Amino acid sequence: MQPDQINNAWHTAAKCEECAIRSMVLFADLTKDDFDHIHHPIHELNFATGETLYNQGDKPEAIYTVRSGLVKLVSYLSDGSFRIVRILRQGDVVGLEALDEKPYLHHAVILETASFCRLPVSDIKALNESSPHLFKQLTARWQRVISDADTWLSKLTSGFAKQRVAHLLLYLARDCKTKQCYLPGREDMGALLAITTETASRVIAEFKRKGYIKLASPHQAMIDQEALNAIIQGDPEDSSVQNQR
Amino acid sequence: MQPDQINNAWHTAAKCEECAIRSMVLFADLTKDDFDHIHHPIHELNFATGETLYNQGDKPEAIYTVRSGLVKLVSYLSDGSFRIVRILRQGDVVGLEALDEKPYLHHAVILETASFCRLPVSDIKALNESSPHLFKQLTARWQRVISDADTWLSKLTSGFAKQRVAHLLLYLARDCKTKQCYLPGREDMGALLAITTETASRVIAEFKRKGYIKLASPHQAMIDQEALNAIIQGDPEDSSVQNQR
DNA sequence: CGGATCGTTGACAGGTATCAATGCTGGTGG
DNA sequence: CCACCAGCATTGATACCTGTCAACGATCCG
Repeated sequence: MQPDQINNAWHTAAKCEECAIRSMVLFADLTKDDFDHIHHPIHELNFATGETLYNQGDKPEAIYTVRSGLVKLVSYLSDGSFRIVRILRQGDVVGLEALDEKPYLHHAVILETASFCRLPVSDIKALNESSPHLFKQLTARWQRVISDADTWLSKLTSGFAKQRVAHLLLYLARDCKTKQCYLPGREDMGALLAITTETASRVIAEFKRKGYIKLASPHQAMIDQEALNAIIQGDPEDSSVQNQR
Repeated sequence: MQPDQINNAWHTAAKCEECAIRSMVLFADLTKDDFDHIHHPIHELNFATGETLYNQGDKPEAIYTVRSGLVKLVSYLSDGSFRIVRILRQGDVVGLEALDEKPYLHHAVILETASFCRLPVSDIKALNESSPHLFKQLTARWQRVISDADTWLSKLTSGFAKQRVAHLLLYLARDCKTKQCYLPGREDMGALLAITTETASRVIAEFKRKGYIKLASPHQAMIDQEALNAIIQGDPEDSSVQNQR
């Protein structure tokens, strides 16, 4: 993890204004005047797979926007098991709870090499006082988190294991033209869907055998959206007897 | 459902200032000046059990704060089944997505006779422009929704049916000194926990037989927190063989 | 090459869904 | 007032999905 610090606030601002994914990020519609209010340099951070952005309970001094890569938010339960409560990607904001001065609620672990912009909480707050632009974006982020959580809850935690996996793959491939998506490890998949590692493995193995998914690389899969949708609808064709719920 | 409209903005403001649960609601730390910016009257609404506050897809013109009662947010899936994604109570905000100009994402149905304050989106926005106070409260609400959703996800959707029910009852009874809580109908319980109506019924029936819960009224139960916690930990004593996960 | 990690597969038990039938309760109309 | 109905809760029998325990294969890396 090598912070790529830019030591000049003005440069930082200029950088934000030129950001390739600016339309997606928190500062999307700030004006040049707004940027003048950012007093600290914006840090750019790069992380490799498996590294940790922050841990649950850490003091929250910044929020992060995902510029690229994939991150999972992990929550440990009292019995030692863990659940993955969210997966974040380009344009998403990580650690929003920092704005509420609450310790981070999860462990944020990198799934695919990722880069972030680090936004100190103090800057966000100051900026919000001076400019109404940020509020709109923050609202949108919060909204997205919540509606994603709802989707998650309603689709990824009910039905048969096959259906959950199908939902997950389609979720991971959403608005991805190539129909290619990140394929989580089996343990993570279990933690995402509330199923066991073995069940996750069995389902993925079956999907592979039937050609519903094809590996592009160890953690990238091409998916057959139609077939997966059929699974979700409870397609009788998939060897087992009629299943629907 | 009988709107109890107050036709004078000033009165409204005075009312908010005197609100018994003001510390819990969105307008918690507005100043008198702030209230002057509210141009529309605040409606107070009362609903009986089973009534609908709004439907999924409705045009979002207001958000609501819960003054009393209990509300469920229901999401229907393509196959006709439904999931309850959240339960809201005093001090919670319903319909936050309205701030983002998105159609309501759920059906909001009253579980226990409830009263709301109706806050037009236009007012919220105007108020936020003129005063920084509201922002802090909004942040807190969003935060709470998200962290509740996480709890939900990690606790209420994994483990055995017994454990999920135990978690749910403790969740419903949280910070309730009397150890009494709302007891959902079995179908709702199923929709909350991703189990079937029959399984929910079996579990509740067993809990009643063992004295873990006692009915105070058809939809109110006294709960034995200790016993329920033991269930969650995978207590072997509960007739079945060792279960833990 | 050997070890570690991860994915796959098998056998089996047990939890839950499913289908079906029977109590229970509150409200309605005769 | 009581019979009756509709909706909800409960319970049983059975099939099957999934968790559990265990073994084996694949891959990566030192």
